[in-house]
Amino acid sequence: MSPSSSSAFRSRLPSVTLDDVAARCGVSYQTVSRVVNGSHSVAEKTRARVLQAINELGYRPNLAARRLATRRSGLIGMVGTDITYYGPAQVMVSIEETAKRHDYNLMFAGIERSNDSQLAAAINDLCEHQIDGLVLGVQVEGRIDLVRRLCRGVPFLSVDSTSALGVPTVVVDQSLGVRLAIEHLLTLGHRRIACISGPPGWSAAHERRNAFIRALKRAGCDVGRIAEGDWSAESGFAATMELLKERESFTAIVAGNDHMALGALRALHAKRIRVPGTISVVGYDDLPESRFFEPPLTTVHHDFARQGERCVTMLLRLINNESVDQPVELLRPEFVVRESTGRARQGG
Amino acid sequence: MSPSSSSAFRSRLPSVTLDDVAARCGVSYQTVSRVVNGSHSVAEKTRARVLQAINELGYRPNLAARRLATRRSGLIGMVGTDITYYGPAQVMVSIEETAKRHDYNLMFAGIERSNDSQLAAAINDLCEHQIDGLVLGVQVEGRIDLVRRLCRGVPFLSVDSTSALGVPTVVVDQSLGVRLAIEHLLTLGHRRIACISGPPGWSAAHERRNAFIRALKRAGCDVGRIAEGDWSAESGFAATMELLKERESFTAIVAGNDHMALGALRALHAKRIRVPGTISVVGYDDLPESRFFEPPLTTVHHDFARQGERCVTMLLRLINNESVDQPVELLRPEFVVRESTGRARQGG
DNA sequence: CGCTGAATTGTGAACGCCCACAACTGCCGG
DNA sequence: CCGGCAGTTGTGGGCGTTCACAATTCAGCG
Repeated sequence: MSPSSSSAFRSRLPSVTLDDVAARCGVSYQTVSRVVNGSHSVAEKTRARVLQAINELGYRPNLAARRLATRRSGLIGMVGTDITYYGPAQVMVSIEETAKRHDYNLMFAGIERSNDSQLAAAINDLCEHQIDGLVLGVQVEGRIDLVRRLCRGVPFLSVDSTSALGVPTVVVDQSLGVRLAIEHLLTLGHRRIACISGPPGWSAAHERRNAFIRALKRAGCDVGRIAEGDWSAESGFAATMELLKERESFTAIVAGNDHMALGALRALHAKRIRVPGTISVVGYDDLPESRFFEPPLTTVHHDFARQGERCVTMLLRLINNESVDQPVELLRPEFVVRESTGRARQGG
Repeated sequence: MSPSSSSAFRSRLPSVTLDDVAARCGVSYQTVSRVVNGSHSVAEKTRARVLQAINELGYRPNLAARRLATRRSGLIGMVGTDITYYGPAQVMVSIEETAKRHDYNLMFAGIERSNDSQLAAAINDLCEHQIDGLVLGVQVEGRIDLVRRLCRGVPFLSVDSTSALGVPTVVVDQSLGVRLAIEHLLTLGHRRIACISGPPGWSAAHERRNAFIRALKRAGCDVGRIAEGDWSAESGFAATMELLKERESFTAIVAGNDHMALGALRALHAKRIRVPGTISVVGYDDLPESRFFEPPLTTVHHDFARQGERCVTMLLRLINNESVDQPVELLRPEFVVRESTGRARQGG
């Protein structure tokens, strides 16, 4: 923001405005504006003439000006963490695509840790850009009031967050996914099942873990120790090594995501433990790569793209003050059986 | 854009403006503006008073208005394809982070195929938002003129594109990466090396493939058939199956990225071919997961985050009309030896 | 004590657009 | 031939900011 740089800016060539177009074809700027905005109370002939002038001059509306005048930005904001992971990235892309299809643009703000100050900074930042709506891709439990205060009437919803907070959400039915996994393992005769959960502070991790415990209890199995990872393959590797050190044995591992499952596979291989011969492994998410792991991973398939799409649809309804029939939308995951799970060893 | 929706908008609560703040503490809006923009020609006492009013009222500058007045947006645009891949995603995140550190925001526009019309639409879209600079994360060869025309003086640069076009670029030294890989294999005694290249239309793919051919020729080896994938593990699997069908044998595979290498590993495993015992495999990119593949993958490490960072740095110089000493910045990749490569079978 | 100049503050205009409303076209029927 | 009406087009004002410049304040000094 030094004076020198700002003077450099001013030297940028002036853009073509409504007035320029208007002058060119002898109408008022308002008529041009009408053409640009597709108002149909403009004569065919005039419209054609204006359109031509627009083309010749290469007129492009200045959205900043429009935004100022209409108090709408055509912008959807999103704040998220760890967008480099496949899931979040996929959701973001899908949001961007869907938004674009509805003539909205996406503005993404990444934060490293989901603490109050970073979250506040990101939301403020986005709001200064006059976003029309906000997608929260971060942990918001306990911060809803903060968010609501910062948003000042800008509608928002959350992906990947627990419900019951009065915040509209589009979320996978984590519980169902985990249940499918556990049922599959039970059917195969597994009774002692270990878990590698995702990091605290992610509600997806939290819910999957809780669902795991519930499902096991319902089946009358003991819940053994639950190891914790951070979603990375590396942490899955470490967690598995930890689990293997414990006295009590198990015949299956349910990992919080596919990356950690990959780490688990690697750890088991390093220990010369056969998968699924000795231990079965189940992942969560179904990365495109998971089919090619060694062995191909049995996992819970989650349609991230659809999640992003539903998000935008719901957000647009909120933006337009339309009724939202289902403030919490649950997406049903599917279970994909591949080769990393098999029958439990007898009496293992 | 129906009338009903726009009326819904107008009902949104009016925001706090400079005037509101000014009224609150009995100064003119200009003084408040000065405080907000950190001008230092304002008395300490006044500044304090204004600052307090800003806090009390929760004033947030309206960037649309500022943008209109200054003709700067504080926005960097990026157009990219396939941002769900680890590399591109990583680059984008890094760009966003770096931009934020310099008080810029990122606006991303994804396109499905890098054809003229989609590219034009994306650039127009971004430009309507008055971006100050543009990062091209798509294939631009043969489209530079189009881009230049659309940008109208907005500076741009490209990631992942070949040089020699007069377009500033931040790119990995693909050639070096491939050379490192080939030299490694040559040292291990490999002479017949196959390649799975990335899809046409990606200059990274193109360059890696050319570098592969060059390196092999220089070493006096024959260049066998080169299979083609689309970056996905699945395509790597298919390509490897293809290669294995051919008569002429080989003792090593160089894949265009780690995902395809994963597919190759899987294909070899399915065919009961030992890695690296019978065939060695080298990847490219070094995903965080690659260490956990079976076997852990030898690959070329690429620092995507750094690439994004350099991009922004260079773009900011362009935006500020500062001199750019090196319009093409080459990043040096590193070679990482793990367990998917070993000595070539004698006389294999 | 009045003058000077620096420090501080205020004013008018502009940025490009949209809204509400006013004004102008024709064309019809009476 | 004129009032009226629908279809079109033009005008004034304002969105929230910044810029250039004008106006004010306040020391310090001869």
